[in-house]
Amino acid sequence: MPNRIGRAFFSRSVQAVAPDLVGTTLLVGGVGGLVVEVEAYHHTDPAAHSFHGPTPRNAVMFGPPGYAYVYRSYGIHWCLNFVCEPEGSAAAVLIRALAPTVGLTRMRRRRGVAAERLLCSGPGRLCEALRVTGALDGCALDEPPFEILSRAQAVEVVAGPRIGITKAIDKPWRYGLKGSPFLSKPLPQTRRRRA
DNA sequence: TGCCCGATTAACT
DNA sequence: GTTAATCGGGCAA
Repeated sequence: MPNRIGRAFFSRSVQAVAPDLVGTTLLVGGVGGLVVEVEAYHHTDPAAHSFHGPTPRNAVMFGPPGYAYVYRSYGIHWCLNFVCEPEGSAAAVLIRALAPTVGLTRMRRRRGVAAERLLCSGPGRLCEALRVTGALDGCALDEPPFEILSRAQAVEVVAGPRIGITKAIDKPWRYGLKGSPFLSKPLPQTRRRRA
């Protein structure tokens, strides 16, 4: 049986935590699914929000690991991150996609779409489906409404370049569940050959 | 103070 | 392939 993941899990480097998160189950208020895609960010990384130092928005990133950093993207969507490493590293893992398993009806209602593939395949979509908003910024990941369960079985993780950024695009810090149809975009190893 | 841009998505052409 | 929706931060003036 999967166990609930504790706060200590997050006090390692983002490069270690991010691939380990693939295959775990994320629930918010009892709704969610299997984590299939994440990205790692660190304050030494020009693409990270914490790169230019603390601000009111990214303050949680500079705090202790094991907490949620939620921010608004493009003024419209919410994005969910898990703060990692010892306090002050300002490192976090962006949750980019889930394979929905629990609460499908609620997710469809919140998202306004029926297709399972479109419920949680993308950072903004997953937050809408799980009802993650700025209200959860700074909340502990080992307390309600969050629930993160360890892998039920071994998984194959694939790494590739991150998505939607313009800086440090060469860093292969995106991790995904190999072959999952719920990835927001295919990873290099799973991409189909172009015609 | 004002202007530009971004870890996005969906609805266009 | 392009564009609008629209918020917070960085940077120039």
